[in-house]
Amino acid sequence: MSIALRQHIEKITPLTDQEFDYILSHFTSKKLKKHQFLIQEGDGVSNDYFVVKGLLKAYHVDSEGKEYIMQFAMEDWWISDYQAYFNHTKATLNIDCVEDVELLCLSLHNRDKLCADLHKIEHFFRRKSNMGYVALQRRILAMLNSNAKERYEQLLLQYPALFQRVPKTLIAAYLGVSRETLSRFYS
Amino acid sequence: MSIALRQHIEKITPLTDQEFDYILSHFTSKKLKKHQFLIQEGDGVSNDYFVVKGLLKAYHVDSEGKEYIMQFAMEDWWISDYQAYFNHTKATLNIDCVEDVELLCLSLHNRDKLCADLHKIEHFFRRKSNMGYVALQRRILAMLNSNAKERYEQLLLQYPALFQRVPKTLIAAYLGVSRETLSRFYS
DNA sequence: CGCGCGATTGAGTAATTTCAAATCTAGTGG
DNA sequence: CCACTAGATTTGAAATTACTCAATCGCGCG
Repeated sequence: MSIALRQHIEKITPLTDQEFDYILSHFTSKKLKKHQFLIQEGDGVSNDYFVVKGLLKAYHVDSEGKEYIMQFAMEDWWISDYQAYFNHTKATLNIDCVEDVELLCLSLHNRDKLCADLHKIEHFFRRKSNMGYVALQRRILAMLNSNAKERYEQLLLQYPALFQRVPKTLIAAYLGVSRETLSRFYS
Repeated sequence: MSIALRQHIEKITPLTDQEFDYILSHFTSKKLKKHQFLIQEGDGVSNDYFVVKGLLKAYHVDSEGKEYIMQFAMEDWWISDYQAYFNHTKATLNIDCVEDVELLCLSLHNRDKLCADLHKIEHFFRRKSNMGYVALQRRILAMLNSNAKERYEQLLLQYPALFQRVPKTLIAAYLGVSRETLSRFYS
């Protein structure tokens, strides 16, 4: 199962067997069933999570109980409440499982240790973070200058697999429209 | 002027004089007047820019000529078209000067060289990128679950200085509402 | 078969945009 | 110091868009 992690890292930087073993020793693993929570609002967040298998959503619920989805994560994605994780504060997001999941968990302490010990890994995380930053900028731009229908179509193009795995209600909560409005778009 | 950069980096990691001199030698400097372009859509983007003095905006203009502001940058902020910068593609954003500016410019090549040579600097950029990622997530969440009035008030709280320096039209273009709607909010 | 979840549809309401016009303000030159 | 102008802001009214609430439909699964 951890071969997925190795392949993932090696998309950015090659690793020796020893290096990968050393890296992997800093992770723990975790399995959860559909509908179980990984993180709930108010929790401390000690880990970043690499998704080996399954699908999760990170979301905020407002005072009226409406859900707003910050991110989905499926195989080869990372997910956490990064604000809480990096700043040692309480979670403002909930993360739960849309499907059964298998995760590899990396504590902030182990992440920093790995980065200090292995320049390659600090490089890897820097690049990942840069890529993530660019992706979020694209999402912001889409929210600013495209209406929900166009954003729906962009998302469909970019992550067709997602639409096979999550109900449209969640897509709507990700795009920031009501499910009724979304439903009217593709008719 | 470059003392600003040193102080900026040392918020994350301390530097010796030699280290800082070495770092600084990888930057070039640039001055621009109000209304001048730093980057125009379609340009290649060879640099990331650290703002020593002044204020800029990065924005996209759509087919109808409407502006959507991706980010502002004032003293101690970085600005570029990161998608183009990191991926060696053409700019999709325009960046121009809201005030006269002084910049320190870092090419991707020099950034990578610095990161390879000085673990501290790779650490610095990793941390900066993480912080930037979290900030963008917060902005996305605000766009999803707050209306424009609330976002206006959050922005006012977070960056009061910005409101002294940019017209409300630009604030509106950042928040994603028309200037008329924004105007009606604080009355 | 019937339950439950997700998706759809309709109608009324609320929020925002658009277009147009009026007003305000800071900077410029006389 | 004043008049003028360009840019910025405000206001009004109509049109558009999206939301909410309610009801209905469709389908897979026990």
